[in-house]
Amino acid sequence: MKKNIKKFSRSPQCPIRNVLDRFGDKWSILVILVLGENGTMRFNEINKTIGDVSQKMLTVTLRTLEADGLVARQVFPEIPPRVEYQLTHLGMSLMPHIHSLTTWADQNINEIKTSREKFMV
Amino acid sequence: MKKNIKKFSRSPQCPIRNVLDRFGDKWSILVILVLGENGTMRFNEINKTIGDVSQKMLTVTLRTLEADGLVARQVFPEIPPRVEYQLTHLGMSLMPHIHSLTTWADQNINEIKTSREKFMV
DNA sequence: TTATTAAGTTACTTTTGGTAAGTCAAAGAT
DNA sequence: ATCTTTGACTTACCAAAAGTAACTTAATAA
Repeated sequence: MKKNIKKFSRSPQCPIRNVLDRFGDKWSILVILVLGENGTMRFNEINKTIGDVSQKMLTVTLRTLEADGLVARQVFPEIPPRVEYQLTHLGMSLMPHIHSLTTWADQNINEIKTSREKFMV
Repeated sequence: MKKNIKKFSRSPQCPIRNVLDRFGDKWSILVILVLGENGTMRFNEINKTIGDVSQKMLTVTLRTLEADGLVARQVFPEIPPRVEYQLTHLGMSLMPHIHSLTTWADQNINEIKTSREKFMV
């Protein structure tokens, strides 16, 4: 009796890989979370809120999220420049699921930390 | 009137960053998903199921998940060796939340793809 | 005239991940 | 009796992703 294994190979046909590959970077989920919690924000505001993201990677991450239709970018023709970011409808629809992840994180971080310490020995 | 911005700086005190930082690598979420869907699996079985993960990174990812207490590793003293992996109770408790993400992915991949194409122009 | 400001970009360095070959010990093939 | 195969890794080396710090731009303030 052979196991019927569900595959998750990278391919244009696998929606899960399509999305996980995109979020499997260092900053995407966090940027969505920050915009979801705080609403409309300017570039430097996001930067300070996260604290340890580089300007370069914040730019790249926001552009990618914009391309995916998760984040809207509005440029005001002023000097010094002003650029505002916010979640689109699609981006907001992702929030509950990210929230569900962070709630789990809150509840289970202690068990994870304990496990990490034990493992080190 | 000043906005009251929720911060998500990296620090031992922020459980969300603690967990997101760990999953912000290329393979962790996918490996959990694969084990969650298929139950107990051997190393090469996981490797084939994903398809494009390198042996090296699968080893590293599994060790990290083991250290976090999300995955259990059982070695059978045979030759050639046999090593079985499965989610722990903690790992399984994460599954519904990952599932919630992948369901969203399934439902919204078309809108994302459309958006990506438009952005390229 | 010079400094400041916000949102970037660029050149360069470091970290993370991929590739391909090597290891180990027993069982099966030649 | 030696040679190959097997599964789960390591290791040395190479490529890709992310970090760092300096530079850009144009209006306003000092």
